[in-house]
Amino acid sequence: MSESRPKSFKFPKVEKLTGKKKIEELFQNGSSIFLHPFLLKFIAVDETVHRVLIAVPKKKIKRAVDRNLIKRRIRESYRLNKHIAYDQPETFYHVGFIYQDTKALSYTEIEKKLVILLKRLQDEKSK
RNA sequence: CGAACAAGCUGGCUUAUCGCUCCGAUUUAGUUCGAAGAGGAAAGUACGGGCAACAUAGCGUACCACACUUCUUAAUUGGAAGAUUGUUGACGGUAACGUCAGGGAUAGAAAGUGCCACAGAAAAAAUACCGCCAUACCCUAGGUAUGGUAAGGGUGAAAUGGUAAGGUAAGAGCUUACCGCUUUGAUGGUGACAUCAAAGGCACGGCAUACCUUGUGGGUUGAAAGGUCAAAUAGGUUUUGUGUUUGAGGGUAACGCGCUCGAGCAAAAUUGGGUAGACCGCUAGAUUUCGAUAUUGAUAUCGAAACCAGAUAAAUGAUAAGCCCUGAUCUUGUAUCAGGAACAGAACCCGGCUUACAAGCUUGUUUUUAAU
RNA sequence: GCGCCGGUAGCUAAAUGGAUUAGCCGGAGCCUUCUAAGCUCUAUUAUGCAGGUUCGAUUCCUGCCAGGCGCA
Repeated sequence: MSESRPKSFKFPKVEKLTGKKKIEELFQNGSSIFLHPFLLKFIAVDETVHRVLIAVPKKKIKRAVDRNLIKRRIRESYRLNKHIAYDQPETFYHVGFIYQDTKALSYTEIEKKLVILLKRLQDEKSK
C-alpha cells in the first residue's frame, strides 16, 4: 500500500476540518479517548481522507502566543506521524485533538503522546 | 572605570531538509518553478477619523464629553511653544527667598443651592468664652450691671487684609507708609499676561475632582457594518396525472353511474424569501524611505524613489549545522556544557494615549572608588 | 468587535467625605457522662495597586492590575 499511497508529509487544507455543522456533529456524536494532555474526539465518516481539528482552549492557556505555539507543535507532530493513521485505508475519520493541560509542553513530549494516540485510533479501527 | 535612574534606537543572522498561506506562471487536475509572508507595542483603550448602512424641515430640552493663551493636525479630548500658580526634589542662603529640574492645576464661588465632623464664643450669620477699657453700685481681695472694643489668649485644616508708626479711656483702615486686594488708565505682547501710574479704606473663607451656571462639540449603529450568488428542507403558483376519500355544479321525477370544477395525494416546472456555504468588502494608503525649504517647535509644503501580510476552527512553522550573544564550570583555552530568550501574535484601515519589555547601543543626571 | 458591573477580615455582605461594621469561622469558658446544639466572653486580620482633589477619602476624579457578565 505504500506504493499506492506513498509516505507524504504534506498537510494541505483538505485535511483540516472546517465548517460549523461538521464540527458540531463531531462534538455531539463522536467517541472519545483521553490521554494526558489530549482529549481525542473521532467519528467515522464517508470521505477519502482523514480530517483533523486542533483546538487549544482559551480557558486553559491564557496568552495567544502560547496557544499558537502549542497548536503549531501539535500540527507539526501530526504532519510527521500521520502515516500511522493511513496504514489501513478502509475507513476515514473526522478527528479533533483538544489540548487539556494548563502549561505548554515541549515538542518531544507532545509527539510521543500523539503517536500513542494514533496507534490507539488504529486499534479502534480494526475492531 | 563601575552602579542606579530617565529618554530614544535596535529587538539575532546565514545555510540545508521537511512543510503552511496568498499571488504570478507552467501545465494538467495535482505537480513544478518564481516572488512575498507579524509588532514596537500587533496588547489595553470611557479617545478620535476614514469607510458603510439607516435616520434626518427648524428650534428647544435631556444625556455625554471638554474648558489658561497662541499655533498645529483629518480629528472637540492628541502634539508643540508659552503664561499664571501651588507642590516635590536638588543647589545657594542665617532667614525671608532665589535658581534649576520633574510632575500637577488653571471658565465661573461679588447667579443660586448644598457641605465644612470633632474642638471652639463664633465656621459665613454676625457674634463675644478668657480678656482690655469706661461709668454706676456693693465697698475696695475683688464682685455685679450697662456700654465700648476685637489688640492679645485659647480652638481648629481654615477666624473677617499683613507689618510698622501714629492715635485712643482701651482699641479698631480710625489715620499714614510699604506690601496685598479691587477698579480705571497707559505702555509692551498676536494673546494668556506683565510692568508702571492713579483712585478706592477693603465690600473678598474653602470646596465646582458637590449639584450647578456659562461656552464649545456630539444623529444612531459598527466590517459579526453592508453587498452579490445561492444548495437542502418546508411553503406559494402553474401544469400533468391519480381517483371514489370528500364537497359543489349541472343533469334526473328521484337515486346511482358518468361528466365538469375544487380539495386531497404524487410528479415536474417555476417563484419570492435568503439558512448552510461561497464570493466581494480586503488592502495603494492622512502609505513608506530619502532629500530640500519654512518654523523656536509640533508640523507643513515640494521633489525623487518604492510597493511592503491578507489568513477565516484563522498561514507566517519544525529539525539540523555554523556564526554571534548570554550563563555556568575549571583545565583560563576562543575549551566544555546549557540556552536563543524580554514583552508579546495581524483579523476593515489609519492616528493618538496608556501599559509591558531580556540584552545591546546612544544621550543626560546622580553617585561610589581610584588617580591627578 | 461592542456594551456593562463589582474588587472591604479566612468566607458572605454593610458603611452621608469625619477613628471601618455585622454574621459565619477561630479561641476560651458554661451546660452535658461525652459529643452536637445552645449561652457567655474574646482574639486576629481587611478597603486590589499608584497618583490627584480635600484639613481629612472605602466613598469624589484619573491611570493601571486581576476578575465577572451581556450582545451577536
